[in-house]
Amino acid sequence: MMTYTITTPLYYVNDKPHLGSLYTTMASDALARFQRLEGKQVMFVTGVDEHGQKIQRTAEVNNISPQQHCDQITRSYQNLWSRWDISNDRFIRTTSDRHQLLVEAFFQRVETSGDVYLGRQQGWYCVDCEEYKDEPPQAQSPSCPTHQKPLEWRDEENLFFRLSRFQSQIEDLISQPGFIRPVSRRNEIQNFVAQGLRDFSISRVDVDWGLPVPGYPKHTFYVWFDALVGYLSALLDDGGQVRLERLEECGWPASVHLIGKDILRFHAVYWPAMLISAGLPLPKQVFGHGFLTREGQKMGKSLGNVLDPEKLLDVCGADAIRWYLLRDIQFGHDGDFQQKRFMDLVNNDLANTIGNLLNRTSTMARKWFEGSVPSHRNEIDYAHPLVTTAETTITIVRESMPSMAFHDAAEAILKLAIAANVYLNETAPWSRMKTAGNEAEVADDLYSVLEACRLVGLLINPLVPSLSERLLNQLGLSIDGNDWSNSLIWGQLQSGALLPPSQPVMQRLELSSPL
RNA sequence: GGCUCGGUAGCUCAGCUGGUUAGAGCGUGGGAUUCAUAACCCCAAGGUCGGGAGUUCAAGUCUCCCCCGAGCCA
Repeated sequence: MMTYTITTPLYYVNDKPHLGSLYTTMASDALARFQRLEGKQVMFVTGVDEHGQKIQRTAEVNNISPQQHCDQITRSYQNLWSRWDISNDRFIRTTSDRHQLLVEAFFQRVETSGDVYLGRQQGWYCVDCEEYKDEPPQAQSPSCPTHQKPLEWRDEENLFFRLSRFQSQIEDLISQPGFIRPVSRRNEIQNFVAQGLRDFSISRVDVDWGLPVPGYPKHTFYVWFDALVGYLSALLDDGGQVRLERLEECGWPASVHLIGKDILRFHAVYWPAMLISAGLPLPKQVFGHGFLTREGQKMGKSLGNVLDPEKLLDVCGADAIRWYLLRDIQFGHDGDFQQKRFMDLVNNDLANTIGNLLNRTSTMARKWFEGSVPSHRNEIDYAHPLVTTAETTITIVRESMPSMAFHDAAEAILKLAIAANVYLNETAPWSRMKTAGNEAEVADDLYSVLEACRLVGLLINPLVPSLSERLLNQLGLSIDGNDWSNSLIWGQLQSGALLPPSQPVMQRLELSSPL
């Protein structure tokens, strides 16, 4: 079976994780979880990029060694992902020995292909971007437009990668409709490529904190060269030999590189060219999602308005945050975190619409049907409003999730829950139970609603796994990762099965102060 | 400066190739109900679709100009 490989960026360990990394990672996690349920053999890769001058300098400032610095930050990433219950299969560190071996092997291939040459580069350099800027040499103390920090004049010998040689191949690649997503971002990249690809440097001189380039004393690899190859190292990180030849049996090429829009160029242009040069297959897709702002403002240390993933988890819980970010923001677009709306949506959707639906139904079933799932007609009524709604919901979810339209999936699920609430209000079991003789019909109705709840619990699993579990537990069930398709068929809920005492599966959020 | 994408109800957005009274969710106001997490359900108000000109029997939907915002240009 073809492996479905999904990667997050290897996060740069300059500082502890922020909301942006969490956003990418949780979206990847949702996708990975969905694909696993669909029976795919998933390889979900994340990790950290631990090289570069910026790290070196940060460590110096903190009076520790770069390695100590990396260890610390990396640990905070690992802890965070584990606390958020991220289901990654791999976690790669670019300081690992195996990674170094692979980078060397990769470089050798590229060199053998004739795509590496020694050149001289001079210009204004931004250490934070790890990039030369186009400022004219005579510029007076220029600063980086994105980092607002002074640029440094560099004049050094670098190794160059012959990117220019791949002009037409890259053009062909990015003109493929599915390669860069969302499509709106494809234009930007096409635009960029159309201006003509220039060779770019892949080594630095006198940067100690980096991987040495074999055969070129004093040269270390450029962070991006190193970090991108990390995706490959991660796949080979199975205890087997570190050989490029093994890649295809280990899950390469990636089905999707899920990244933030800022690093699209590296993934959609540089990386494929490097891969072609090394004789390796290309990733199927690069998805650049948008950025998050907070109450309309950019988040940043200087503004003091960053949302801390740790705090979000402690105060709100993973389900609330995941739901809000995945359901309210079109994945691919920029999004704005608004606390009021966050609370409104979590309370409305999760606590009121979904949670309360299960709660009220379960309570009625327990009260009137010996604490268990009521019995139902044997034959399924395919015209039943909940059956038809469930069917379209399942279809939409299964179409939306693989293309990362999380908001569409979430909305569809919500509609099913709303339909079930409407159904309850229309059939009003509570009033019909007041007269004798209606038990069978009421049983049937409650069964349908409980069944809808079961499907909601299943479908919502990749988005909010923990809530999903609580929903299903409340029905006396749990998720069966191996039987997803079958379990989505209407009518699997067993009549007569005991229902646990009902308790709210989702607490309402009552935030009195800003997060 | 060049290119791209947006500007639609208080907020976030949907409106495919132009065609009946411009939609959804949230928020707000009202009603109904009691099974339920003061939850659920129903109803309502609210928009000269950024501005102007043009094409057309007909434009949020096409063309041109302008204003505002965002992004890309190693």
